Amino acid sequence: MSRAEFEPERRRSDSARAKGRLTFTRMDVIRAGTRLLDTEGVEKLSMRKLANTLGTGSSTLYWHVRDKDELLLLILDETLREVTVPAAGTWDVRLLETLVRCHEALLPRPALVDVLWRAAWELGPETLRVADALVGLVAESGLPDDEVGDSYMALITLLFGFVAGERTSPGNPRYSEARAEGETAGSVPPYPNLMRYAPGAGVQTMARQFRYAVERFITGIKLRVAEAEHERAAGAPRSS
Amino acid sequence: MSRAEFEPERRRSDSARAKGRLTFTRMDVIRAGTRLLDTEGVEKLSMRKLANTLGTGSSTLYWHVRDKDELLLLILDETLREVTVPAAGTWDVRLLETLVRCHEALLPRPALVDVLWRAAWELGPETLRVADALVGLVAESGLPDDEVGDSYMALITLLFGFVAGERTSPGNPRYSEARAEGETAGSVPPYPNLMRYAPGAGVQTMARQFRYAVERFITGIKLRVAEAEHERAAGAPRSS
DNA sequence: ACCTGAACACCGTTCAAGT
DNA sequence: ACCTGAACACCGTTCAAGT
Repeated sequence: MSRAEFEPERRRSDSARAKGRLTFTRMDVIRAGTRLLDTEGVEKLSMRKLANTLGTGSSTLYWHVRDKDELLLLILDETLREVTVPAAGTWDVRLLETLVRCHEALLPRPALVDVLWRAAWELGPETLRVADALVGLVAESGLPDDEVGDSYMALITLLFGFVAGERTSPGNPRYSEARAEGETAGSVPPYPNLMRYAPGAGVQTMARQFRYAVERFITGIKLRVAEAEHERAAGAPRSS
Repeated sequence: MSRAEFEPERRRSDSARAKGRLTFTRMDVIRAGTRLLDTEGVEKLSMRKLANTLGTGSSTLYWHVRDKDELLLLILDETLREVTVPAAGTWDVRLLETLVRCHEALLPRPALVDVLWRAAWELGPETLRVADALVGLVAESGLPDDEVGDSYMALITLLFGFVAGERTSPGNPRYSEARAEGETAGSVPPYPNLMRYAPGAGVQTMARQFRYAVERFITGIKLRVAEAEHERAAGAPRSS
């Protein structure tokens, strides 16, 4: 995998357009891809169908975009452009708020999570901007330096997971089925805990669950900070 | 999506085998699929290639298995069969240990996470057994009943995420690249926090990061339990 | 510089037909 | 009851050729 190209000006076809030729830009491809991703699902976003909505063959797209992965990465970067990081407030509320904004931005396009996971660190500037801000906010907690990366990883894992899992979560499909099954048949194991603690009557939105998860994790960080401070004061003295 | 069929006896071809015909069982298909998944990657596990290793055409597989999704679900269930839940100890260490065992079991086959996420609650008995145990352990924490499901979701999200992300994590590909980039070019934003808190010199294994994440979350749960108890004692309603 | 058509090498799934 | 071959309806990507 070589690097994706994120500079939008590099590939515009103004020159051709000026000459009167009908053509479209790299941004056109990105935008068309985004729209297709939003209206249909992931599985409907193929290079061929995308080319179709633009009125060309799929081979044309490969002039503007190296491959499908790069296209999705570009869509991801465009998606994260809208995420702003709050400037005021304590680190914990800013961190939570930023993550919630990321969650909101990504939720309509869960397919992007797969790319994100595959992409190691081949990310666009907007993605890196948000990532950098998140790492910074985690660092503000006062966590030992060598734990900042781990906590950041955990938080974005929660973020990605709660985006990717938007279909698994709500109380509808199987929780209730498992309960019914357990009550009726004696041959089937009952799974009492699943039955008992199934999501309550109210509608459980992913947003609520995500917020809850991040809140618990952040209090976990706070406790760890206090712990580490106590350790430093007692055991291994480090001059300040 | 109708239910997957998890009963192994239903589909064995002993009768045919008894008659001297050469044939294979549903379990053969599952095992061959597992082996193919382990030796090659996900992308190499196609129904056609799988059939090939068994010496047939792909259409044969559809007698034993409804579709590829069901096959992967069966492989998942087989994978989780090995996960045992420790019987002794406090809830927190048993919970952590169980999650670590799940992580170890799933790590060689990250592809299964995708199925898990798509499968809502159409899961096999082994998967449900482990899920039920995890929910039970979370409940033992003393968390308010209506928060058990949320905490469980958060924990399995961490589990899934740290399995799925096995490629993204280590310090190799881009962290260091981003640092180099930030140092050289003035035109490129530097991402100072990413550069500063990149995974340290030591090898960061997924296992370590996962353990760290779960530990922080569990202490978050403990703090929430104390909080909720205090609230109840004071007669106050729930906090946000 | 940008677009095109045809081709390559794949997929998952179905289905009539065989034994 | 179990297997087969052929076919359907797709994929992503490449590449020589056009303008």
